[in-house]
Amino acid sequence: MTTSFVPRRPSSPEFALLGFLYLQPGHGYDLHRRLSAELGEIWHVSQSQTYNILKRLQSQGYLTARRVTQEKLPAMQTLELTPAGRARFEAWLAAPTGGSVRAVRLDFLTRLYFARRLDPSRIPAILADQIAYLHHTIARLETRWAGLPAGGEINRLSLQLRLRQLRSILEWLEEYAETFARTLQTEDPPRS
Amino acid sequence: MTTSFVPRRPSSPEFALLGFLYLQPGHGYDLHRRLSAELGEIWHVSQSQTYNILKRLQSQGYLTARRVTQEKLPAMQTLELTPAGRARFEAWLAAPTGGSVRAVRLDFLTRLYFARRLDPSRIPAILADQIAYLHHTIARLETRWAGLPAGGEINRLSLQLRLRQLRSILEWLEEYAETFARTLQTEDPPRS
DNA sequence: CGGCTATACTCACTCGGTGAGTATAGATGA
DNA sequence: TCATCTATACTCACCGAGTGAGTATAGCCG
Repeated sequence: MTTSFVPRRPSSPEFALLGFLYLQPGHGYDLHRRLSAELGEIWHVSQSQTYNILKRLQSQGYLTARRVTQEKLPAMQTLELTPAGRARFEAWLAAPTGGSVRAVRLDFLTRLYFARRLDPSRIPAILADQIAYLHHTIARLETRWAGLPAGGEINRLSLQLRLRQLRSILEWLEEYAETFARTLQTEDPPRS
Repeated sequence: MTTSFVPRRPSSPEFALLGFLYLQPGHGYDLHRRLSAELGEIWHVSQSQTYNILKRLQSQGYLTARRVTQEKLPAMQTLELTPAGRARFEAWLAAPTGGSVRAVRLDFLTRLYFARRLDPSRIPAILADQIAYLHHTIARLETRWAGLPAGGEINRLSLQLRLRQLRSILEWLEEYAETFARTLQTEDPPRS
């Protein structure tokens, strides 16, 4: 199960970009295209924002740039992960995602995407981790719910709504894990 | 029903702050306390961020500050809405919130809070608007789902998950609207 | 030959958000 | 009695998120 409850990290498309570079070096324009095509329903990132993130990752030492002049097309910077960058991505892929609705829809699905491409055998563990993490979050919120001061109806409503959303996402995950396990026996990855 | 589908605004605690000032003028420290106590489960805003927002609202002409020196306590800036500020808040309160999960949990609940305090008779209309908006969003996403290119499993999963979340929130809203309507007949606002 | 799209990237800006710092008064407690 | 903790009230410097417009060139299409 490997359920180590790690501190929550901020969710951002930066790991998706690291992941695409992990799969294959490329330049900014290209990465933006890959990100939009493959994970466009998850991350809505503008071109300039992609460049912003890449520049930051570079200044933090996770990737190196090499200027390449082309004959007919504008010059470009091909980007490549440094060892620190590879390590960062691998650590992210191995760690369970946070327990929020947002984290599941964004980070978790992104992890699923890269796990599929890199090492599908890890998927059951990733699913199990995520399910465990969600149970944990739900339990925490239930405790908080019980401790809410009387009055403050809106705070109660908010927590109630969040719990409901989390339970619904948990159901979905459990269904998905089941179909996935079933299709493993019959040899194919699951459909949609 | 008054269903005019207005462009989505960014969701931010700024309207909650405008709202508290609408109810009663106050200074930054006080507003931060009110916000945390009343809507703390919705907006997690640090003290300095509260001041940031207030400063911006001031520079945009939505509120005015007046320095007040106190005998024993530090000087403070009492803040008051300008007519533009009052108008901005009223427009926000009247407009339907966006159709995303996040928008409902944050903006919509905030609107509900202020509607309760200012004019509970508007609540049924607000609920109806929100429900209509959600139906609209769900229909839009279903169309998009149908048009997704083959392959790109993760994009399909993401949309599927989002739809599921929206349907769950819609159910909740409909339940809430119903209990609310029923308790209106028996004279009390609904509980939790 | 005039405009459109694709390639590849830059710049300037606003907004969101944090953490630490400043200054003072009164309460708490060993 | 002296230290330290909590409450009041705010400021500052910084980083990251995100946008919109701009730059420059090549090739295609009618």
